[in-house]
Amino acid sequence: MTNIRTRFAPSPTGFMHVGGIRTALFAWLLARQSNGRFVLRLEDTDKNREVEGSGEHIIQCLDLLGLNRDEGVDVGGEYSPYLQSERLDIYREWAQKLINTGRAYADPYTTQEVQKFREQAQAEKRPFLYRNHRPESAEQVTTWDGSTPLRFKSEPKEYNWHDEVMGDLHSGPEVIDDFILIKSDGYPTYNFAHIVDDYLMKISHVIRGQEFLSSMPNYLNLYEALSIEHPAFATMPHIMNEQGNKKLGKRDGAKDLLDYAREGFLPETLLSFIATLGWNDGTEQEVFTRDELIEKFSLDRVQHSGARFDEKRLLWMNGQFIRQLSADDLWDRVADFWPDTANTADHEFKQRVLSLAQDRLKTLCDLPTLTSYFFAEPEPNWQMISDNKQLGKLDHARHIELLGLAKTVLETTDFSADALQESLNNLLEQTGEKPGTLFSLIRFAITWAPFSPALPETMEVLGREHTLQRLQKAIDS
RNA sequence: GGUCUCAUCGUCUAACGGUUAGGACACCAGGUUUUCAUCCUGGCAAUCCGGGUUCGAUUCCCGGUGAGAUCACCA
Repeated sequence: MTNIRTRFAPSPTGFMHVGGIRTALFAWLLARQSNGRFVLRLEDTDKNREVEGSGEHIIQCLDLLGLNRDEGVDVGGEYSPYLQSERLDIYREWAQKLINTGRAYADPYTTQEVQKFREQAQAEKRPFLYRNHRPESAEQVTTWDGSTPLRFKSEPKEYNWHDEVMGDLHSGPEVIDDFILIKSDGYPTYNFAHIVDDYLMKISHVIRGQEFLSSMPNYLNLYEALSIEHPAFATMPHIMNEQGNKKLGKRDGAKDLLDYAREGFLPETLLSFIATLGWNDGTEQEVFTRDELIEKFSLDRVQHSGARFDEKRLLWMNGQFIRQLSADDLWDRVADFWPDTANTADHEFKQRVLSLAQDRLKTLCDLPTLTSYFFAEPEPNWQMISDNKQLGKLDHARHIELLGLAKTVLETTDFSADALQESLNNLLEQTGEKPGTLFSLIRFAITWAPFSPALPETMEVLGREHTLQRLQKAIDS
């Protein structure tokens, strides 16, 4: 296929979550892998639900993942404007075409009257179809003064169509209805505006969520009425909530994508995770870089069924990416995640601490709890030692004795990891204690943390002065 | 209720009629002379049910069941 043009067309009605961004990602991948164009259009036709700042928020989310636009509200382009509220004249013009051909008419009912029809249908357990109440005035070409909604005059029929993800689809005429094209406030509905815009903007592939599947026959009917070709369609399965019983939505714990970044997830993690939620390349590869995704993505390998969002897997994947980072890269990424107590710490010292923490980070947010004792004096807590299985068997006097011996040995040891290891091994023989006992004791005495990196490395980074001070403090306490 | 879509380990998924149904997350056990983590090894665990078609069905067809979506002057 030539001239691939995809678009992401969100409405600025709140924050972005993984469901929305996945649609954007797949559209972007399709454009990038075929040297096509990726367009950002903002569908701000519902002025009641519009949330201030969400347009900027959407752009921030796209930027976070590196989904750059070739055209769109923020970068302009050949088919400007890309903000629907600035295209009202265009929708009017296209609506007039439908009026002229007798395929649109003014809705004479009040909201209350339509609501009554709807309730009646509901009570009879029948689907609501406006066209069952289509007014007589709709039978001829009419005029419309814009004060009432403008409705599409549908011609219900059967449709067979192809979906790039779902395959061949079919529907009967019973779902096609006279939907609203332009609301009484003058703004078009999504159902109308997106069809006009996709056509004018020469969009080749429309990628969207499964919730639009049931509207497809209406759209096909409208394409026919407008005598325009439709683009290729690709329907994405839903992302389900954690319980797996509902489409992921803002009300069911769907999180702002930017929150994941704030919580210390790397953009490349989010990219790989979101892409593999409902897509895989058919091999056993589990983690993908951005370039690999561009190379390998294909719509025909997108899953048909909904997938749950599994945060455990996200954590695992983040760890994978963190461990692959170079020391310098990691250093840049954690800039905002250090504990406050590290503010005044030496640059090189922090780098050494960071290299010890790298294997242990699941998210960047773990940094403070993992490293706090390097930057602030920990308070001795002998409870930790008495609770320890091995150490609890020894009495306090022995604890103090062992720490004293350790301090004596370490005073004459060179503070490199290797030398420290050797001294500690010697101490092991000298005292006759097991490593699990002696090393744990010393580890507690200098970190007072439930876990830490290996003892020699920890002491090396902490340095002679601090290590010995902490041993003395432990003995005195 | 109508319509549409979907259905493999707890979770994400592989297997374009023939495999001991594979991998990953999670979990459990062991190893890397302390802990936590990393890393390595091993273990547990699945084709929704019933019919067909076929020499042979996870795979194709039909019917159930279950789940989701939709039936707005929202997108």
